Amino acid sequence: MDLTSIKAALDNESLTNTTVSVAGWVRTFRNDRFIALNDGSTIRNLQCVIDQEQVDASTRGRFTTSAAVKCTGELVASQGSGQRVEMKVTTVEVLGDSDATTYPIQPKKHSLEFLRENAHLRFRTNTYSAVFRMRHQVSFGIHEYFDLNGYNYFHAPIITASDAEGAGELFRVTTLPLEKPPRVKRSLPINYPLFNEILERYCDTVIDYVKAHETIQPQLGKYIDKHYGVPPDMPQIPGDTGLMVEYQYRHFRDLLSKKPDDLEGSIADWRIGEYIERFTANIDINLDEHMEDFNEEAKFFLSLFQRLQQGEMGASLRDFKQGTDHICKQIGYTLSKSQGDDSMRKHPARGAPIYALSFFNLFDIVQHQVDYSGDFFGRESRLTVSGQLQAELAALALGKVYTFGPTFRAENSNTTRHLAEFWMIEPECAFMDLKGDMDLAEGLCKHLIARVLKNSMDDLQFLDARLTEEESQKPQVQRSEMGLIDRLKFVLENPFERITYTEAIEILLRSKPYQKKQFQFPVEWGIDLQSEHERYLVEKHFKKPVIVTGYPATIKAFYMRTNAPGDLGYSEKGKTVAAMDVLFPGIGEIIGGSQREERLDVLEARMKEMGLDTDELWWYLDTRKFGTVPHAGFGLGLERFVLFVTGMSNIRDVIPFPRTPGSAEF
RNA sequence: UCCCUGGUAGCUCAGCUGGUUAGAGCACAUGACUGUUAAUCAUGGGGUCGCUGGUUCAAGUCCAGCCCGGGGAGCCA
Repeated sequence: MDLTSIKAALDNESLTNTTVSVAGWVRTFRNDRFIALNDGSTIRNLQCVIDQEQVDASTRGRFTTSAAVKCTGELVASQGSGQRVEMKVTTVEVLGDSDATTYPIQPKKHSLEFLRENAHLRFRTNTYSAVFRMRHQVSFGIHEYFDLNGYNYFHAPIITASDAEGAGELFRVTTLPLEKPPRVKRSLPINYPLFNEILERYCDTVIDYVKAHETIQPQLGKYIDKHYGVPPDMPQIPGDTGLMVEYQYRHFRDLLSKKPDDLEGSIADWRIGEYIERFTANIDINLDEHMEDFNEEAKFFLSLFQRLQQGEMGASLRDFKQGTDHICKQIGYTLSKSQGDDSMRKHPARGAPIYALSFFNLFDIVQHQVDYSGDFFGRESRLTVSGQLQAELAALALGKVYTFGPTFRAENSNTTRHLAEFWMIEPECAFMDLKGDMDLAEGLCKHLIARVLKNSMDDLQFLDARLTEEESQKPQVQRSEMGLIDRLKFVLENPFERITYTEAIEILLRSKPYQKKQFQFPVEWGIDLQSEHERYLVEKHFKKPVIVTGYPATIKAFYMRTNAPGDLGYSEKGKTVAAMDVLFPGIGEIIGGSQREERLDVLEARMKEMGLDTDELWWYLDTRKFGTVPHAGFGLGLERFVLFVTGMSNIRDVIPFPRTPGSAEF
């Protein structure tokens, strides 16, 4: 088919008064005469005018929304006012029908939520076609920028075996059978006294918990089968640990066979839990009376899990560490919520039995450790969360490299700016310090903005209008002062604000919301900046992108360079590292980077301090042994940047098929 | 994972403190129309009120659990 794109048909004046063919999808068919045709080459439609005498009624009836149509005819100056040229159609052919009664996208405004559920068809809407054309412009612009600056495109592996990168939860990659994975044979070094302590103190409580639960929750049986039921092929575990699993299992089984009448009395031993409120209706229990008891128990368990985290367990398993870490967070959260803090609703306290169950769960992880030696790679492997460490290796030879590829995080995060699968750009440059890193980051952002302003003006104008309309629905206070295009121009033309973490804290301490106690989280040197703090700095105080450097070492990753007096971001208030975060209005952290620690002794000391295994990253440390040099880099989330340039607000709307917890349709 | 909020026609939403046959706009179907711009006008069809259980003479409406969506928080890019 010799086709002309609609973009060319509309823009290329030399085509006017010539005969061409176009093909696309019908947007609307008006007055039995006008087809608004779109082929995706531009957001604008070509108006194709049908001569009713030449096209019979049955064919005209097939020009339904989203039908694929090919039109041939002369491009002529339009009689109507909405467009410069239109096509006087001589022949028209329906390439693919679209049944209007079942086609979900209607010629009207749809909610983004609805279109997200129809992600396979949403590209046919103005908004999404504009977004994805711009996504292309941004992607291509990234390669363009780095190429112009002498960077080599570097492909970091997607499958990694290293588990010390420290950036979030990872997806496993395995060919082992999930139903029955091989288990490690040798028994692990386990701190039995600690287990016994818990067993003696809490097993009865757990059992009571299960009993009481059973009376009101018939599904509990299923739950126990799923989480605590011992599979028939359970290996024999030697010694007292085997007995313990057996003991736990039998008790749960016993309880399930008992009738509710037998449970009388045990309920009196109950501690406060999230289910207690349900019981207060039937049984005379006052929540407040037990709050003190509960807090004591939660504190006990917190200390217990903290001990386990510090290795008293004797086992150094990643899953185990994550498990205890998670529970520590939960208990800490519950404690802080249940005590004071009037601004928040009281969190329904979880009872100690819940934590005891959690403990048993952790125990289960240790007992059933999987043997990965027979797995595909002969070791535990996962999907990458960052190509940075590998990029560093390349940068320390090629000088300048950047990665641009998919990244995976198994975090259960459900927000408008997180995805489980996203695209990240990670440049890494030898002989570059933090200042150079900031210049590179700012230069990249500006290059990309300049590019979309140059190449995507049609789409930007549409998205600008869309955003303005959306904003007009919001209350006045929440509206942004600038339209999309103005905002992009503003960011392009003004330097980013550069401040240190210490300065940021000082600004926050002097700020109105802090003094009026409007911040939910405390502000003091050493804390991590919360969303509300970042938003204040970017959206209220500076009103432009801000780069914050020199964060406290305690809240940043091991590979970041420790600051000494005289370094940018050094503070007398505590140890800081050469980190930098670029914060954008409406999005928050769009770039996170740092100058890397190039001094072997400092790096090793810091890894040990953070409990990381230096043996596992031997290859990384080797670069510090052989010709180490200062270097720096950062990570840019592609989707977050696309969010910014398109003015969209949910990250799920700027990636074709979003992968998020509980959702991988299409 | 936590907090808040929602789930009623294909879509967007109304349905007050439980009470007759559950509504509107758009979409869709049929008809009209030689210039429309999300065309317009007339007529018509369309609903297990997210699921399960409970309270009640009576549940879209009240209660509990579960599922799904949206916003915010944490984790981060």
